[in-house]
Amino acid sequence: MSDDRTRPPTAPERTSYHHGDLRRVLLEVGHRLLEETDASHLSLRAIAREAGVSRAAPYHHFADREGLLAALAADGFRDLRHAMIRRADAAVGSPLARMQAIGIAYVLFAFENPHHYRLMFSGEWSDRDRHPELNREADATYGALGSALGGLEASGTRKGGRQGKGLAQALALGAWSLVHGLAMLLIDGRVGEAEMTAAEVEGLAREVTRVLGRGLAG
Amino acid sequence: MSDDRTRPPTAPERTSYHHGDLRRVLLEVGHRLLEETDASHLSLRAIAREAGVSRAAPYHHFADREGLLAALAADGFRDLRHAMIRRADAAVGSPLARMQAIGIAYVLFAFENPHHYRLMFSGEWSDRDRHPELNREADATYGALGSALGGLEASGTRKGGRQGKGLAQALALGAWSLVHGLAMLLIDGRVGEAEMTAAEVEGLAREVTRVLGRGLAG
DNA sequence: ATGACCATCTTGACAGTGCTAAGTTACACT
DNA sequence: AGTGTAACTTAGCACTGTCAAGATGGTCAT
Repeated sequence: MSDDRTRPPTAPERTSYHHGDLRRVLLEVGHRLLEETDASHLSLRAIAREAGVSRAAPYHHFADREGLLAALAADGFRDLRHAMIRRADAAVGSPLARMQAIGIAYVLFAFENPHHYRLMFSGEWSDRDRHPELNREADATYGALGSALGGLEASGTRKGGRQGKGLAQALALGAWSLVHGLAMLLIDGRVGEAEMTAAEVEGLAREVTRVLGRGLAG
Repeated sequence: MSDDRTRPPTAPERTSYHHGDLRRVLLEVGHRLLEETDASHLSLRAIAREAGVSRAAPYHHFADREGLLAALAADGFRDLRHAMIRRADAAVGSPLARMQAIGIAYVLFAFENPHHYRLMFSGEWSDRDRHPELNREADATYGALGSALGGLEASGTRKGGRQGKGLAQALALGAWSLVHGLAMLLIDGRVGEAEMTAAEVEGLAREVTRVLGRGLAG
């Protein structure tokens, strides 16, 4: 089949020549396809097909394939940040509990959106400066993670916290590395049983972040 | 240029019809190309071209493109394991220092072979059972990491280590997650300055793993 | 030594991909 | 009403992974 315009049953009939909202639809389709396959198998043509437009249409909204992937990744960072904030606000108790809640949200997000998460951290952008929105969203998300730990540091949770800024930075970086690494290992299937429930993942994340809590509070 | 057989200057002249050692050469070429580009831009045809054989030749040694990538990843796990063991054996002092040395080797390997490292953890294998060698090498590498921490646990380093097996597992997983996450963030450029030397990376890894040491020894 | 076998390598071909060039449509503004 | 332009279209190029079918030449039984 060499005709790209064979409309799949999922694509709605289009009434006008101009689509009107194609950019958003392309991202939605991409997001949906990422639930089933990984980013490397995500083709512009398949997305266009699914959206019911021609194969060249996406180029009027994204510079190239990488541009669309970067936009998807940026959306992912936004969603991740919101999930983190939501869980952090719901957490009661010490700043450390809040920090742990953020870590759990992080790991859960990766568990529930593995392909999307991997795309966000694929790091395979030809040039970072080409995707300012992605950088903005990523930085904002890291900022949320960091400021949570900063608050932890500012509070009196750490005993004898007079080691200076270097250690504080190392702790923040360690915390981030921990949850990121756990998330990666988890979605690679290197950890836990083959089929895990979200509750099991949450328990695992809780256990592992407790180790970090020992390091911080010790 | 639609001719796949245009031999690049790097490919040696072949005297006999049969290559004799093509599988190894294909892997070497793949390894070399991975130093410059990421795995998503690694094509079977380019590798074949570089090796001086036709485009279909690789299919006599690998089931498909994924098979070759899996073999490259397996080699990577072997190299990583050896690097870990080398540094661990060179480390003197407490088991904790040995553990830290392994973590540093892990991070340094990722820093020096970012594309290869990402391929190893890309997790984008259509079916895990299709690549038994990759699984073997990966498991052996994780085993080396885990047993190092196991030795740490067995020694008297931890004070009051009577919390049971669950905690020990959480600690091992935490240690692994920490170095893996740090490695990933590092090669994504999310950490440190744009251009870092190996010595700077080693210092960073040393600092961050010290946080873990606190958690373990605390 | 001869012949058969077969792993290895070859060319040819097909469908899929990203992307560009050059047309077409229709909205929006003067 | 007329014109400009953003959003869409088809046509086509170079590249990719993969298979089928033929060419080669080493190996091993006779």
